[in-house]
Amino acid sequence: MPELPEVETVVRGLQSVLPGRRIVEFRSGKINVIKDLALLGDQIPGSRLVAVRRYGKFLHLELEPRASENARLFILIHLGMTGQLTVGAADEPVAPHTHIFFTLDDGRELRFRDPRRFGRVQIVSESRREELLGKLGLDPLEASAEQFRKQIANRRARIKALLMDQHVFRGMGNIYTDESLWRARIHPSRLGANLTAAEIAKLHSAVQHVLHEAIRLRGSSVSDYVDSEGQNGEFQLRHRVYQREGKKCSRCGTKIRRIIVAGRSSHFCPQCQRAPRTRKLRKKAPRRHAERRIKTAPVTTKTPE
DNA sequence: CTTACGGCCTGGGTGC
DNA sequence: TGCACCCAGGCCGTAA
Repeated sequence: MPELPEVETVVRGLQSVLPGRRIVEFRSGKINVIKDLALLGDQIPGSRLVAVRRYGKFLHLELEPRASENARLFILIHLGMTGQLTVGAADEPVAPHTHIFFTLDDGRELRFRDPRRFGRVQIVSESRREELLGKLGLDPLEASAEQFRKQIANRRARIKALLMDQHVFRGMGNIYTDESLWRARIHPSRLGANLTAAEIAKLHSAVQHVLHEAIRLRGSSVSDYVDSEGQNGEFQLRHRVYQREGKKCSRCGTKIRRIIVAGRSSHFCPQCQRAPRTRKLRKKAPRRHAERRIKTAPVTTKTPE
């Protein structure tokens, strides 16, 4: 599924093609997946695309402001789990579940396809864009070690949940969270507040290493992910834990396990990533101490002589 | 602040 | 070969 490295790969592909192109036609398939289409949709044809950017898992296409108005418009796209955004010749056969077509002035077509329809395409004003993206957390690739640490220390949530929470870090999903935790040797159930400074530092570099490596290999093609040219990524071949339940850990040979943490399926090595201690340890009857104190006090009779 | 859960979707896997 | 069924998974809203 598309996470930060996949979206980054798509964005880079589109950056070499879209800027400067004009959208001459814009139409949707049988199912309209665009929110608020009536509001802004008629402003799309004739507009020129000026920039393609990534923000967390969101892609946005910036449109050149019209001469008549100064409002800047953006096409905001989230690929969900199975979304694809590709550019090809306009006369190419249309794959099933293709929902949106942007015909470009060079004869090509930008298409949005999404079998499961968890993805979203929105045409938004600049203020609406701020509203939607402003809530998102740090970009894990841009965060310094200290910024990263601050997002985790003192948090009572599980590290798995923190890494995947888009309001904490933008862009991490299930694959890269599991892969990063494995690399840093941290169990997904550990609480943020219980990680040592050294562990958080290690996690910071693990996250960045894994994301950079995944971008270098053009993402993980699991589910339906393809890049802007319809090509598969390669990083799924390097997964150490994700979807490798029962296979051997490449570091120690122990069988990879899968459990549910914070409602998400989580893959880890039980040997390399030690489970946190349960708080069973301090469940002993608390009265003991009091009793002991009472008993011990009078017993201390010193035998004189 | 944190977790749990339902809903949105469809294809792929399982079992018969 | 087919069919019923289950479920993952990002994200949001709501409830606990």
